[in-house]
Formats: sequence, structure tokens, C-alpha cells
Amino acid sequence: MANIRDVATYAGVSVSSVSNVLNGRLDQMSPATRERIEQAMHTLNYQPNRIAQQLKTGHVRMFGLLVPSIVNPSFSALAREVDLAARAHNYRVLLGNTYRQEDEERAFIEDMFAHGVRGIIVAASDVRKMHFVKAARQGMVIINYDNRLACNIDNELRQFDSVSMDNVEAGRIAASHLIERGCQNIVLATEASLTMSRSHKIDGFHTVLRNHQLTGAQRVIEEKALGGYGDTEMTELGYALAGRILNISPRPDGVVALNDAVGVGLLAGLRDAGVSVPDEISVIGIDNIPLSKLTYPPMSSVMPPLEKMAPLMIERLLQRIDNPQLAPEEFLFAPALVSRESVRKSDNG
Amino acid sequence: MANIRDVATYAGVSVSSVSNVLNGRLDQMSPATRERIEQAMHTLNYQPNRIAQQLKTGHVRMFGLLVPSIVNPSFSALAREVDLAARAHNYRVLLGNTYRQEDEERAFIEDMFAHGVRGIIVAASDVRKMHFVKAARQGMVIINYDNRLACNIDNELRQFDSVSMDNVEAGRIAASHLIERGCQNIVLATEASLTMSRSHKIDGFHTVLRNHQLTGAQRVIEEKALGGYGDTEMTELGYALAGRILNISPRPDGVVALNDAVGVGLLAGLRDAGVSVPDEISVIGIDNIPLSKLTYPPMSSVMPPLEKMAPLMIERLLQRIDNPQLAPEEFLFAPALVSRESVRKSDNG
DNA sequence: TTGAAAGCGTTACCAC
DNA sequence: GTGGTAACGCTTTCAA
Repeated sequence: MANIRDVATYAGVSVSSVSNVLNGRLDQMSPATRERIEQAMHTLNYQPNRIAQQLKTGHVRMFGLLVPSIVNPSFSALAREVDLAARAHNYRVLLGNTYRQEDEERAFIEDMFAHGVRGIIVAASDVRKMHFVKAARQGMVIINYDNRLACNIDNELRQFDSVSMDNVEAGRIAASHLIERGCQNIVLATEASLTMSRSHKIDGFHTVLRNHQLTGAQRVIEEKALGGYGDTEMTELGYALAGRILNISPRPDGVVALNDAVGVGLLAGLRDAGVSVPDEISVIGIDNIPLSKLTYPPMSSVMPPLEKMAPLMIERLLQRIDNPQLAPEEFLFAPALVSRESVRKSDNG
Repeated sequence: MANIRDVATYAGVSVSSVSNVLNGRLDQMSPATRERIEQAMHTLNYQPNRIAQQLKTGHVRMFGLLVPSIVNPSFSALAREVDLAARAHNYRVLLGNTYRQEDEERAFIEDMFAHGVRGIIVAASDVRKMHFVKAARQGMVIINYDNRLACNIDNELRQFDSVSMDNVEAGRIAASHLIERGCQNIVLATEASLTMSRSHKIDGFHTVLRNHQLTGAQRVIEEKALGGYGDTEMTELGYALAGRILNISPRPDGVVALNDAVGVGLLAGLRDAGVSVPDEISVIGIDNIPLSKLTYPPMSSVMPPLEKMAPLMIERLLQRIDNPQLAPEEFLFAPALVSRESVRKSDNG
């Protein structure tokens, strides 16, 4: 493989001139030289060595993407969009599956440093953990996707950008949709352990309840997921919750699932119990994974605008690497309703 | 960040001694020196700079993984296993989504070269394409997953390892299972365009037909997928095929889907047509994606042993990078039946 | 057992 | 406009 020196020799110029065309400093040479150099690059099939470039400049065109598990459809969708957005800037993405294990996360961060990666996107992990904070202090630009950041954290102390769907709004949209379609007795089905995004969704749900004076009974039905980060635990949880919900009296006529995986389980559980969706109970999920359009009935959901969020994350990564002084910010994206067939039609529709 | 020189200075030794402990050449120094150096590394929190190492040695501890789309569950499962296997050797995985576009594939390969990556796994793409062949010639070690390699290619000419499930066997297992459970009139549902893995599956299917004298009628039902590499096109295809199959007379009582995505669509199509699975028609898929256990009824399938295949691929990558003379080989893995509830119970069960 | 020094392929600064 | 050259952080060879 030809290197910069070969090109220089072939074109009869100095290495620095070649480097100049490589870096777009075209004002520093005559068109003729430039022509000659480009010619040489072409005939020698020259590809600049990124590693050497990097050793000089200190960075690679790569970002890290840390996800709990790429097999989780929400995260593979994220990975795809992030990859696409990164590609648009000629960056590649390094994948890390951590299963939320701290040591895997730590190892990932160390590797990113060692490889000269300057920015990473951390999905659905508590970014306040020591290793993230330390990494940020050492100059790693970190963006937190699906915020688990306390929203009231002191702005001065904020170290990370945070990009997420407005989960309060998502909870609100889901609940309102059920009510608009005529549900009178709705509940929310969730995993028991609280994360920021989960409590935001629950907040949104409660807002709607309040506006419609639907208080009173226990309306948040929760269950602890079984251990292990199996890829179907959320679904199994949803299945279990279906039974719980059917035992409530009076029986709910609508349920919002904290996420689509739970919703899919719910659908299965209700079906096995012989309850018809949406005739007897309406179900709506949150997250809109591809699977949701394939369930029976196709499940309505609330969708994060991933194809906008991923480009923003990449944009911010780029900007903050370029200018480390830039203060981290919090970005909230408005979710949208995706109406399919798991929610009853309006009485007057 | 401390560098090797800082460590050397701090420990009062030369850079080369530090390099020696870094590279495990412990026989070349007194235990005392070694001790001192390790001490220094620790107190300075030294992390060797991989980029610099790489510039010298010429390679990074990274592999590339080229997939059509990470959102496709078969490939996210692959990505997970490959990542895991790579991690076990302290390698990281660079992801490339190509949607089977040639220019994306080419760009990916170029990037891999530029970043010093020495080995890539190419999933489900025709590896005989010029850019792969060229890359191999230039020293990139390529492993082809889910073989689209002509199996009768001259061994002398083989440039790539090929690792895949034995697709003939997979087709055979699926068809036999239907027949053992009492189906008398089985068909295979597939996308129309032929790939190696598809025709192997069809071969296996035909073998069974022959053994049971079930020849005669048209038994391979195919349909062209609509363009675009949407992530649900296979499923929509399956949905369409359901209608076609119900029109066959006499109506089939069992169908093997070329892959699980098609199978899921088939299930949906049959359900919407009011046909009960497995009572009226049995369905079995091939590939065993996580989704298949969540369908209604949970879909039986034939499973590639990914958790064995991924480590082998990494192993081979490592070996062939280490020893470029090593001849490429073809590895075939025996698939296994995953019996769920979309196939009728035996008459005598 | 240790150290000095020559690269690896680039970039960037400074002379010419 | 162009060219020379010192880094960047490491590995490796060779001499001490």
C-alpha cells in the first residue's frame, strides 16, 4: 500500500504538499501541483493511513455505542440510526453490549480511550456511575440516550448531554389515547424498579388520570422482572401482568404498557386468558418496536423520533469534541402516536 | 495521560524495558526492575496507547462485521454473539450496515483497511463480488457467514472461510418434522430470488419429499419481495404467501417457511384468513429468531448454533491473521429443531 | 539486563 | 507556493 511519501515522490513534490491536499489546504499551492498530486494519488491507489493520522491528531473517526443488548429491538433500531448518522459524517461506530454489567461498561470506556475514540453514546444506563463521570472528566464526550439523568440536576454539575424522548409526554399521549377512544378504567403496566424514563412515563400517565378525575383505585400495576438480562424478560413480565390485571375489580378496559416488549407479553397473556383485544381491553405500548406491527392485533404505540434523535446525537458529539467548552444540554423529543389495532374504536367513530 | 516515557522516567529505566513488560518479555529483566516498572504504571495510571502500538505493529484489536441490517433479528443475534466471542479475545467489533448496497460494502472495506482492521465477517452477502476478492488479495481475512459461496468452487480458488448452518440439513429437518407429525401435503414458502442458502434449504426439503414419494404437485411456493430493504418485507411476503397457499387444491396441511420472518407473516396471513394453526395447517420456520417464541401460536423452527459459530469465526480470524498461509476452509454446523406449537401433535401422540 | 536509536505514516510549523 | 523536519507513542534491533 502506497503511503504519503510514495505519492510525493511520484508527483515530484514534498510530503507536506501532499498532506496539504489531503487536508484541503488548496490555497497553498498552484493548481498544477494539486493536479499532479491528485493524479499520483489516483494512479497509486493511495489511501491515507488513519492510524498514522490519528497518532498525530489524537483522534479517530469513530464513536462508541454502549447498549445493554443489541438484541433488544429498541437498541438495534437505535444502533441502525446511529450508524447511519455517523456514516453521514464519515464516522464508524464501535459496538458494546454490556448487559448493564459495570465491569463491561468500564472495559468499554477504557477501550474507547485506548483506541482514541473521543465520544460515546450511552443508552439506557445510569450515566451518573463513577466510571462515566471519570471518563467525562478525562475528556470523553458522553451522550446519554434515554435519560436516566435526574432532571433536576444542577446545571452546573451536568457533565453529559442527554437526548431522549419526552417520556412524560409519551405517558400522557398513551393514556389520553385510551381515554379518547372511550376507555373509562385504565391502568399502567410496568416493571417494578424505577428508572428516570419509567417514572416520567408514569408521571405523564398520572397527569391524564388527574385531568379526568380518574383517581382512586391502584392504577399502576407492577411486577418485578426475573433476574438475568434475557432478551424476553420484559415480555414474560407482560404476560404475568395480564393475569394480575384481569383480577382487578372492576376489570380495567384499557392498559398502557410501559414499553412495547411488556405490551407484547400483555397481548399474549390476554389472548391465552381468552380476553379479546381491543373489544374487552385496549392495549397501547410505548417505544414502537418493529415487532409491534406484527402482533395480533397489531399494537398501537408511542414512537420516539429516532431518525431525528440519532443525527442530533452525532451532531452534538462532533460539536462538543470540537469545542470542549460547550456546555452539555438536555434535549427532549416529542413522541408521536402510532395508531394500530389494539385500541378500541371511538364510540362515536 | 501518561505515556511510556513517563513510566520509564518515573521508574528510572529505559523505554524499552517498559515496552518489554508491556509485551510480556519478562525474562529480559530482573524481578526488581519489573516490580518497579509495574509500580510506576500503576501510580501513573498508565494505559498504553493502542494507536501508537498499532502504527508500529500494523494492526488493531478490532474486527469488522458487515450485515445487511442490524435491525434484522437474525443479524442482531449474530452481532451479539460475535461481539461476545471477540471480547473473549479482547477484540472489539466495528459494525457496518450495508443494506446490501455495493458502495456501502466497498466503503466499509476501505475503512477497515484504513483503520488497520485485518479481519472481517461478512454476513449474507455474495462474497464473490469483486471488492471482497480484491480485499482478500490485499490481505484482508474474510469470513463468510451464511454461505452464499458456491459449494463446488475449486478449493484452490477459495479465498474465504465460510461458516454456516448446514442449510440442506435445516430444510430436511423442517420438512421431516412436519411429516413425522402427520402432515401429508407439505409445501415450502420462499422469496423468489435464489441465494445459496435458500437453494440449499430447498434441496433439503426436496430430499424429504423424494424419500416419502410426495412428488407431483408444485411444492415450492414463491413470491417476489417488494423492493427496498425494509425490515419487514420478508414478513409481508409471508403474509402474501398465506393467501397463495390457501388457494392450492388440495389445500396443504403443512408449510415450511424459508426463514422465520416469512413464517411470522404466514402465521398472520393464515390467522386473518380464519385458518387455525396448527389444527388446519402446520407451520415451521428456519433460523429461530427471538420473535418466534412470541407469535401465536409460538412458532417451531430450526436453529443454527450461533453460540458455537461465532467463537469459531473469531478463532479462524485470529488464526488466519496470524498465519496467512492457512488455507480457507468451509465449516458447516448442524442445526437443531426447536419444537414449539405451530406444528400439529402426532396422530399417535 | 539495560539503553539508544531508528523507524511506523502522518501533521504542522517554519524556512525558503 | 513549496520543502524540510520535528514531533506523535510505541516496538524492535543492536550494542553496551
